[in-house]
Amino acid sequence: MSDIKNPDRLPVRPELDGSDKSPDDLSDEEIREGIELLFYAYRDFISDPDEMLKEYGFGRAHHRVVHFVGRNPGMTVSELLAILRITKQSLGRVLKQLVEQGFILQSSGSLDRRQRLLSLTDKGRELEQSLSDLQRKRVSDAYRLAGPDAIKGYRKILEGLINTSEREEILKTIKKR
Amino acid sequence: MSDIKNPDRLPVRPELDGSDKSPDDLSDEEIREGIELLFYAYRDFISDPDEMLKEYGFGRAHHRVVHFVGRNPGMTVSELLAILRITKQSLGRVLKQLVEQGFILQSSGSLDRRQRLLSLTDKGRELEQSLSDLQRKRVSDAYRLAGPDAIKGYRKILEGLINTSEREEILKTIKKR
DNA sequence: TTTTTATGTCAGACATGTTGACATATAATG
DNA sequence: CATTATATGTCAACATGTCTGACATAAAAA
Repeated sequence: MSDIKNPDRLPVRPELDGSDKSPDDLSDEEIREGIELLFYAYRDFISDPDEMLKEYGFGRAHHRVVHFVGRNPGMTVSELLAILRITKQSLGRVLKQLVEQGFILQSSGSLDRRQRLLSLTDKGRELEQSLSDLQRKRVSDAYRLAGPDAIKGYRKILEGLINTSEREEILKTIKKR
Repeated sequence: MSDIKNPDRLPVRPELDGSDKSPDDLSDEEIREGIELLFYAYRDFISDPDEMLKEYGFGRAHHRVVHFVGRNPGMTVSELLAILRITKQSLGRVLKQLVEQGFILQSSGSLDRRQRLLSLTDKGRELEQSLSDLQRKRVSDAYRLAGPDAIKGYRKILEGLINTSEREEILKTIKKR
């Protein structure tokens, strides 16, 4: 145990490390607040479906799979791997469970029969719906509260946070209409 | 690997489940795009410090601890637990390492001597800085690209995503100036 | 004095991620 | 056709970060 007399108190003062620029420039403080906001928002956002998942014996990985397959019916395993950024072994485990328990359907590609095209069964669609219920409500409420202009800004910034190298491709994948 | 050939597959047709409402109402599609955007943005956002952490033998948990202690010097273990939403056993492991290796300092509270007030050492501050370097650059670039109005919208929506019960308190914690 | 609180610790379990190796079917290429 | 590359699956071992449950200590609060 390092034992040193308590240095500072709770509320804290900022570290002035010389990042404060002219009034309309971006301050380090402003950036850091944006970072923390993202942390808290995401923390609460993903907390919604967790309890429901437990009832199925599933985890967040299952939720992600069900979500993206639901959004992109007919997608290949490779595509899903690229989105999730995990190894095929990791995906394999959850995918196997979801297929065996009848939430996801695999079918051979017609052009390339090595591929396994993924889609939700009716049961899978139900699961996806109920898992995303609270999340959709949360986002919907935040959207309504903040108004259309805020929504635009929110989207713009989030888009800007995505790796530039993949941004365009991802945006194409996101937008369905 | 991220670029697969079959061009007929990727874009994918949406399921028209009759959720499109009047023009200025929030469509289910709009909500779902907001959800995916959050996923991708967060995914890339947290990917930044990962490599650097490996060099220290640390993980994301360490980063979160160093971040929040850096932002809130003198905070108690309880406060940190509430923010991270993990158990004291989970926190215990990473905190122990960070203290033993001289990144974080613990000191007894002066009012309540049961408390262990947490703060960064110089070494810890350095670590925090270099870990958040890329993240701050990422947010900074996105902010600059999108402009001041978008920043306002971004913040408004993220604030709205935080649990209402804790929103006010969290916002107080975030804002240091 | 007794109870509650803040913190720490041990032990065991589970979910999810990793590497590495290898297998199979199919497509693509020389 | 023979060879090579690709898409996928699987086995095994291991790391990390989470959890629950039990128990301990010191100090504050009642």
